[in-house]
Amino acid sequence: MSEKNDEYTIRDIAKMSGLSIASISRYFNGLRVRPGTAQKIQSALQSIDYKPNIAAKFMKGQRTGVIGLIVPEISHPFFSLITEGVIAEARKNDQLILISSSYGSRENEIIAIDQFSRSILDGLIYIPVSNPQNIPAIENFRNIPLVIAARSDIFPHIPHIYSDNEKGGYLATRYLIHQGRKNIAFLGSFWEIPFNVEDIRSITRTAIAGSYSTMSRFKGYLRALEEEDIPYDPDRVILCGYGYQNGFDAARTIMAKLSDIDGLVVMTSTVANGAISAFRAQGFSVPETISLIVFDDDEIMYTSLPHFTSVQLSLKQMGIEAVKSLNRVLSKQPCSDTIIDVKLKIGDSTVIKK
Amino acid sequence: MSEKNDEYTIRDIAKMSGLSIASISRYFNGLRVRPGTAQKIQSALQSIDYKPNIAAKFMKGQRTGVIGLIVPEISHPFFSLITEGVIAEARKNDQLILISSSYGSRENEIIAIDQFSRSILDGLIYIPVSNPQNIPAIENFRNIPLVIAARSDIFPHIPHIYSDNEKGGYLATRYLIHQGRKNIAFLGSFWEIPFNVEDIRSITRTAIAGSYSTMSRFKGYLRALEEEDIPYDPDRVILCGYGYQNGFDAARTIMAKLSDIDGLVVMTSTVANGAISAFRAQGFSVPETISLIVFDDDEIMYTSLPHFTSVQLSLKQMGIEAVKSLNRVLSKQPCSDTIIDVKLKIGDSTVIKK
DNA sequence: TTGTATGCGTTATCAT
DNA sequence: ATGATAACGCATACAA
Repeated sequence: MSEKNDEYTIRDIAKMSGLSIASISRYFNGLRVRPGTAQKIQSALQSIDYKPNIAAKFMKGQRTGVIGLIVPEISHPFFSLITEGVIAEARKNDQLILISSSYGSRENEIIAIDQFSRSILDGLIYIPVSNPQNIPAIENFRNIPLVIAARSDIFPHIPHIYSDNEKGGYLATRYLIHQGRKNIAFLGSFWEIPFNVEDIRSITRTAIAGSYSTMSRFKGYLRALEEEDIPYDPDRVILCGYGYQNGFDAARTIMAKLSDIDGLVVMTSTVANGAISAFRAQGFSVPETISLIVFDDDEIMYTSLPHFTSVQLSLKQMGIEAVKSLNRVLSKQPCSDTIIDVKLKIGDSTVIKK
Repeated sequence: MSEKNDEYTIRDIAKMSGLSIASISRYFNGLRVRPGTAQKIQSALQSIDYKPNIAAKFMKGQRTGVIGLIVPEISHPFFSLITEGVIAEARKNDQLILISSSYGSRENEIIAIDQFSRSILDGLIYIPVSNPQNIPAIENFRNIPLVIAARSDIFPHIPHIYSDNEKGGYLATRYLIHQGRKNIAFLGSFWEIPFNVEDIRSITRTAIAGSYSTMSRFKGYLRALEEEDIPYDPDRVILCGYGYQNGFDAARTIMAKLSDIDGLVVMTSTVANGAISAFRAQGFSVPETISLIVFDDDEIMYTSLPHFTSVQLSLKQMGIEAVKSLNRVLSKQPCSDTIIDVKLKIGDSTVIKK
């Protein structure tokens, strides 16, 4: 690969088999060759270890089998699970993943896109994290075939792959209500809080609402409340980040304002763990006093309670679907959005209220 | 990139500036050009967005700035944190990461190496996970410049980057002893348990011991016991996997055998969480009855207790050092092993015994 | 069906 | 110091 060149080329095979390089090339590209020719090539192949040179292929405008992936932060389980799916599906198609972390910064995203566009990608899977107005313009992506994962409504005419968050918010809230909970708080998370909010409902009416999973889940929350004739109380909604400490602080904020909370919808386990800590410190028990339900994926190994009651997200599946969509785009097939279904999974963090 | 070709080449720049492609190439490669020539090129560069074609470079045997990374499982925080460091350091040098997950299987590792060797890598960072005898032979890596991360003693004459696990095991155990704990259990973890063990000490004398972090930590555990004149009891050592359930089961096994355990050294938080669950279910409290210390990295967001007392691993730093070592290899500089220091971090899972 | 020849975007070797 | 030109490994239009 670098030191000594022991790589064989089609030229070597041509020599060995007494054929022309064109025939070898055709053979590998699945074009018709005479059976005898194929024989000769195959027997030449036996004695050597031929690997086509991906760079040379690329120079001929061929596909390379390399897919770019831009994630906000690979060390966060949410994104690393998606990545796991991406890598697994890519391998199935003998494709490789070129990865970059953006840390949610537009600047880094543009650097990554730039680095990638100098490279040999067939296409790009992009997970934006920032506030929509900070997302690089579609032009930044030049002509790279593109799909968006984990967000909706980012670019028109580009396939998006995302979870059915509205349904998740609805299922979670309805479940808590059916368990006898009436004062259900909603703890929304943003990677980067994009605006100051008095009443989160005002955001649901804006254009960018669809692109935040928290907002979609909140819509589901509202729908469930309405359906069960429970009045909406803006004080029960807190917005914070995605970390343990965020959950801890948010829970304290809630307790300071309201003492009647008996249910809580949380965006992820990290935040839930923080909230539970704060609740317990104040003598509120989970699940007895406060039933709690999170959005998460069981494949994430790090949970404190053995089993949170949760809206299961199928993150790995999301990665798989992203690759499938991209490959559809690459082969010029029509490709619309893919919505990954969510499932309610009953665990130990909810219990019927006495 | 794929659709329409709006990519500029040095040939375009040559035309625009009235120079030859050779001069443009020289300019970009930092070779001497007349100031006037540089001027012309620079002004031509202003009106267009030139990106060198990485594939063409590769065909001329140049470096591509692409580094391969083989991890066992990207969705495990241990590896995704290392990956984070790798990506961050690579970006600093304008390098890109081609990633593959092996799921700890030798077969997949070989597929990945194979895929990579068809590709345009400058070099490879390899995190093996399996039992040493299942690790692909050094020949499988062909002539790719290589470094090993997160393991030691895998291949001779290849740089390894790993944590000072022996020191970690020593610090952890000594700390527990100084807290007044005398019956300290050691809960060793393997990604894949490689052998049946009666007494783990027999392994410490084998050649492969050094390549397992659990074994190095165990050596540190032994050293601390000896130093403090506490007799070693093989019954206090349990081997298991790296999952929550593993910790849960292991804790039950310990409790069934011994009731006097007052300290526990655990390989990672996941396992610790499982163990704590099991202990609590049986009425043993952590940290009062059993003080517990884990190996982990605080950047891992998912922990149940706010702060485990822990041996801090600096996983991201390990990724950074891996890239640095590889780049040293790439530029033909001598490069030996890098041992990442560990630090004891006092948290809430240990307390002085009354 | 197969072979010959050309070009992809670079770098490197030679002249100039 | 610079320009013309030959590679690098492959796919393909064209000729045979």
